[in-house]
Amino acid sequence: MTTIARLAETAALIGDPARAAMLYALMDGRAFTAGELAQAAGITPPTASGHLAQLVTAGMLAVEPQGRHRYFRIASPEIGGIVEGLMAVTANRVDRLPNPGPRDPALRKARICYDHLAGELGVALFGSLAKAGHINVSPEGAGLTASGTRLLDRLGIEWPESRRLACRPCLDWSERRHHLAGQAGAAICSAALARGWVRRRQGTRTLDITPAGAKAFADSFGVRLG
Amino acid sequence: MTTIARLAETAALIGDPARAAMLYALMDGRAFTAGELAQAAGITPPTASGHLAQLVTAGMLAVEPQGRHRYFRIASPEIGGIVEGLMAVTANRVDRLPNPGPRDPALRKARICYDHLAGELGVALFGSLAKAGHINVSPEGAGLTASGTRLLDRLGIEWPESRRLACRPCLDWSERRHHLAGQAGAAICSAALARGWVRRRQGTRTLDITPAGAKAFADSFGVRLG
DNA sequence: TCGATGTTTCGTCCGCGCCCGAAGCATTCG
DNA sequence: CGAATGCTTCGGGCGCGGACGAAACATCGA
Repeated sequence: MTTIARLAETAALIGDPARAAMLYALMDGRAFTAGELAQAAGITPPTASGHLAQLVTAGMLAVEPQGRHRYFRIASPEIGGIVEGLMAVTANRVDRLPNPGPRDPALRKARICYDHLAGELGVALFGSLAKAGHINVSPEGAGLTASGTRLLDRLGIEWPESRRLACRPCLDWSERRHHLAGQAGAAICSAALARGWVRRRQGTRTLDITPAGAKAFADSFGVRLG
Repeated sequence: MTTIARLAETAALIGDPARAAMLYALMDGRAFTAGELAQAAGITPPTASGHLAQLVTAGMLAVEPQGRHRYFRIASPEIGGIVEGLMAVTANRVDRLPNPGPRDPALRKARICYDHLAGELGVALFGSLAKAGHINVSPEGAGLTASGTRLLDRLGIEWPESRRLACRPCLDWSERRHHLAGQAGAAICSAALARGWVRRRQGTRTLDITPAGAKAFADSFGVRLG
């Protein structure tokens, strides 16, 4: 198969409304059952099953059977990045809406992007870390600097030992600037959730920053949101 | 229109084989006429015309009438990045082919990605510049460091004065690592072409590195290719 | 002004693929 | 073991959209 045909195939896979809805639902990194995804896409289970099989075959989704359920999740951060990138490009089109990205202000403020923080919070966090020299984005996959490692150690935030791609820039859908992805980004995100710095709104990607979280982000990372 | 519908619409636009072929043909940043693109996609001019109209309406292509021809080009580097990213994700799928990306070794070695250098050459260039401290990828759009500016000045390579996004990382399709995009990347690319460091193969994205180019890249940028 | 060339519009056809309902497996629980 | 739940496979219907040819429109050259 030629490169072009494969390119088209991949794009077409995302290009179906039902499949796009499922991918969108999975963009917060959680896993959902086939039935839940069918409901999210507004289609019947048989139809959803077919779509999901296609996405799994293409390597875009990973599946994890659990009892009589099958849990689907986005297969890799790269896939998540592509979907986020497509949304950014889409939002950029000025067909009708004046301002790009999601209209929900809370969603713009803070949300989960696959497995890390996005929105104003994510972008500000990335900026603060870089400005303070805690991360050092080099071409072949960024990494924490020594001071960044110390900072996370001091905060008791741990992440897998693999040095590669500890940080990864990810184009933010609404802000159209980069935010912090990669393993460090995921670690900070899960820590923020575990410690009650942010709270996930029931069944959405939206995050609410708690008062404790605002203080923690300001004190520990120097992040200050309007 | 909902976010999901727009996401699907954008992806579906790339997801048609004929349109994907046209976008692929335009990925080297040059502009082509409607007829040329029709031929590239293997369809008749009327059909191509319809596809091109869709892409222009969606803001993915820009059109420039010139006499009785209409020249089409990719509307923005972001669009090019998405297409390149989709190819990277596509190549990542291990459905049949063992190694990702293009099979043509010359295409892997050096090629044009929208308006900048890609392939082994592009990745190596990015790495050398970063290692030498000539570029400093910070979150909100990378930039040349002072030494990077001096380097380009010394080489007589000029680029538009806009500081923002002078450099931009772009995921390399075949290497799966970043290469140098943005205005500095474009400037270096055009200088490399103008000075005969690389030569474009007739009608393709493939670049051949000339002996003079190999020397120039090694001496000026510290780039050394196997 | 008139033909040649490039592009678009129109009308039509046709096939791919999405969708659903019904039935068939698989798994869990009473 | 049988009933309930979740998912998948199968078969058939249907609509969207891509394909082309013919013709209209635009631009250039003679």
